[in-house]
Amino acid sequence: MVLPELPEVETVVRTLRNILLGQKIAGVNIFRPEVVKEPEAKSFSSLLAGREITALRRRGKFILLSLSGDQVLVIHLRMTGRLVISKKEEKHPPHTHVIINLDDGRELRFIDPRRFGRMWLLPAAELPVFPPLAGLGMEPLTEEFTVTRLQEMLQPRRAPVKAVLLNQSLLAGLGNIYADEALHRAGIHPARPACSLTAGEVESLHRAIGDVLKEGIAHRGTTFRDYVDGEGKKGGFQNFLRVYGRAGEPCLTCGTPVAKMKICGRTTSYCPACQPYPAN
DNA sequence: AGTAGGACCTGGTGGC
DNA sequence: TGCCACCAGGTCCTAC
Repeated sequence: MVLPELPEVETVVRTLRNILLGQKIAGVNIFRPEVVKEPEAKSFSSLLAGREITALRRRGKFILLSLSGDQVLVIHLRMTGRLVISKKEEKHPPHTHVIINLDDGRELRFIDPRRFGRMWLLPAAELPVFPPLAGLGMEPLTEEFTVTRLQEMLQPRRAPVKAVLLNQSLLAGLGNIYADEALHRAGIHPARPACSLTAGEVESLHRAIGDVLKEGIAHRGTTFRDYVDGEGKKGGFQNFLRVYGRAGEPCLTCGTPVAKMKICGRTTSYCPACQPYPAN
């Protein structure tokens, strides 16, 4: 499985872009209507039919498919959602909730065991005020994400720095894995109040966030167990994780056993030696 | 306003 | 072996 954060969603978008650009939607089958948030399932299907896919992009952890006729299909994979291209004649795997039939005989299948994932279809003109997207914060891999902007984000908040990093309305795309990895690389204890970071630490954290995300993308994301992307390939970044999922194992930097704690309800892995909590 | 915690969900895991 | 409680976590919602 995969926990789709920015690098995983980016990988899915890049993979699907080659296949989907220029394709026409022949029809839609919805097996689990609750997956389609809006409009209601029947309108969703009829509005999609006949449209051409003209662009694919990512915003935070959202996938956006631009369609002819100025419509946009927005998809969020949440925890266990997957988008897979298959031939029509291939049997549907379990938990296939929506199928978008393409005019080349293939299908774009939305598969999601836990059924947290969602999709929306809306006019492109409404995108700027569409709440889930309009509320998103900075894109960490664009030039708007500067050390200064990170500093401005952290400085007024007493919440744990990790909680701030996970807040999508401030920074869009980090999830539990990459937040833990970035904090470890920056040598910052995840429970530190965001406002307590020194200028040097903010700079390290800024660099670490960029590095882990770029490396994640370079390795096609992080894969646990049997996840594959739209082309049936696995990600490889799980082999480079330094703390996430490694509680009790030695820190790869110093050998100290990786520790585990809960922060804002999330399991958090960190190295007590590399990421000390400074006494004050 | 900012923060905390529960709800949503199911597959995998570990304990007995 | 079989059963079951528990855990995983992104986002929304409610409560303080």
